[in-house]
Amino acid sequence: MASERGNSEGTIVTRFAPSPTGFLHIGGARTALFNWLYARHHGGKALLRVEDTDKKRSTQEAIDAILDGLDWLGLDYDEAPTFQSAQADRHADVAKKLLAAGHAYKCYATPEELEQMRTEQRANKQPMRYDGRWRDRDPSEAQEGAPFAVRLKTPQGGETTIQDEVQGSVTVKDDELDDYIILRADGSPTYMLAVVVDDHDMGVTHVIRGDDHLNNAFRQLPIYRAMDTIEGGWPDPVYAHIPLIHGSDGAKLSKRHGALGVEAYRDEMGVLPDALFNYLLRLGWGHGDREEITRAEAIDLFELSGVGKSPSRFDTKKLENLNGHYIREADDTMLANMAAKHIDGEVDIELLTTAMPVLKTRAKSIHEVADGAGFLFAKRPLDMTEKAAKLLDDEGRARLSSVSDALKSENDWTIEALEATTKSLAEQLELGFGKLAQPMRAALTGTTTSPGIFDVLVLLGREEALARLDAQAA
RNA sequence: GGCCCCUUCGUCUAGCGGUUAGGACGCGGCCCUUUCACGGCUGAAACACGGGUUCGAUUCCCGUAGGGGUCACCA
Repeated sequence: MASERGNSEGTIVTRFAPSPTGFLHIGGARTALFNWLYARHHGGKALLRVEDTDKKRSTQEAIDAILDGLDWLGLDYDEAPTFQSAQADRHADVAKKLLAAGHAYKCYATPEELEQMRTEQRANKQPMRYDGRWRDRDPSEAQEGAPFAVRLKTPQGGETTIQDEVQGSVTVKDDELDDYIILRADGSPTYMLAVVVDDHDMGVTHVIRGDDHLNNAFRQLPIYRAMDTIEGGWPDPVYAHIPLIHGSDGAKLSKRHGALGVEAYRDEMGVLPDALFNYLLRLGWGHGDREEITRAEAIDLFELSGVGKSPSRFDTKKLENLNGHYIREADDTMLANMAAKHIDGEVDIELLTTAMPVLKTRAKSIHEVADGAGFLFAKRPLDMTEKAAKLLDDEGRARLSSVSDALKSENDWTIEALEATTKSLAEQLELGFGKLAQPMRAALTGTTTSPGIFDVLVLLGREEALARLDAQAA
């Protein structure tokens, strides 16, 4: 009975299980994404469990940052998050069952003793593993009342093969694994026990996690199998170990190349959640030629078979490109509100929203949107960039006064009318249109790059535009 | 070091015995053009190496090299 995969309803259940020792970094975010997508694709349940067993290293700030990051990315969960620390009694209970059934035993070796064992193994170039010194020893040999840890009696002499959905068939010999601790001397459960018990209790059918856990699968499986023989109903989960993300130099991801919290992408890089979602999706997963993929499409297309086996490198440039794409697609009001936070001084949100269509096509981040909008709210006299100042030499300033004169008699302040007037002026002066446009741009924006010059004129409005022109005209 | 995993353009990837080895980012050129972008066209750029198996290997097998992961009373 015990070995049907899945829970009683046959639904697929995945979980993301971060340990709250820091922010939600990019690797964790992708693991969360894949778990979420798999559940959504199959109409299953996506769960969230906080692995806060290590009280010393877990912080409330980290928990908040992780929850926040997931929410920002748009990953929602079907039940309230659970906390591993709340299940300690249950974990200990399972350890006792294992002990009673002979699948685990008491180990009276002290930490010092074990440290010495490892030192010797290191010296003799032996693999560093618990040597099983209490595996077959009678507990009565221990000192009365001495502290003990509980170790799992792992199988020996054989080998275990898992059919990993990403890694394929992987086999490890039992002898490579030692009898590890499931319950510490203080009675607290270790991670290795807690994950298995929690995954079982939550009905998790698919364990999708970083491949740094691949070896752990072989250590955790014996608990499932032992419990299954004891009480039944503990089928092996399906495993999918996804490759890690590396930095741009191929080394382990560290701060510098991208091991930032997702909130850093949001706040410091001005990245849209849709862009990060799409980028993360394509990092390590592919579906033919597809690059730009919406959330709905992602749910529709996501399969574990599309996950590659090799580690991938984080590429900021590609993220930026994708971000530019999503900025262009984004709602103008939303973008205006986001960009406004990065603009100094008073911001006319309506004007900013109106300007957004011509602003967003030139930006790869929210910060660039804000930078590009700066001229709208700049106060006279405008600061000039070096290049802009160069355009405003005597010749440039003289042309500006011609432009100003011509525009002053223009009553129809629209792109079409302004363009017609300015272009005919250029013809009269026998100048290329650019000879007029660039000094205008400098005078109007203080820079050499901006939206189309007639857009700028209209956005600024007649009064302000003419004032800026005259301020530089000679 | 033991064990496990990985290896197609610089990067992300498609490929699942026979392809001019495709796409995307980035890079170069051209077009569009009032600047910068956007958009369009276009160019350079990859099967780590060595053995097999096969009529035929990027694809299957075995080595080598390189990279990564893991070996706690952390998670």
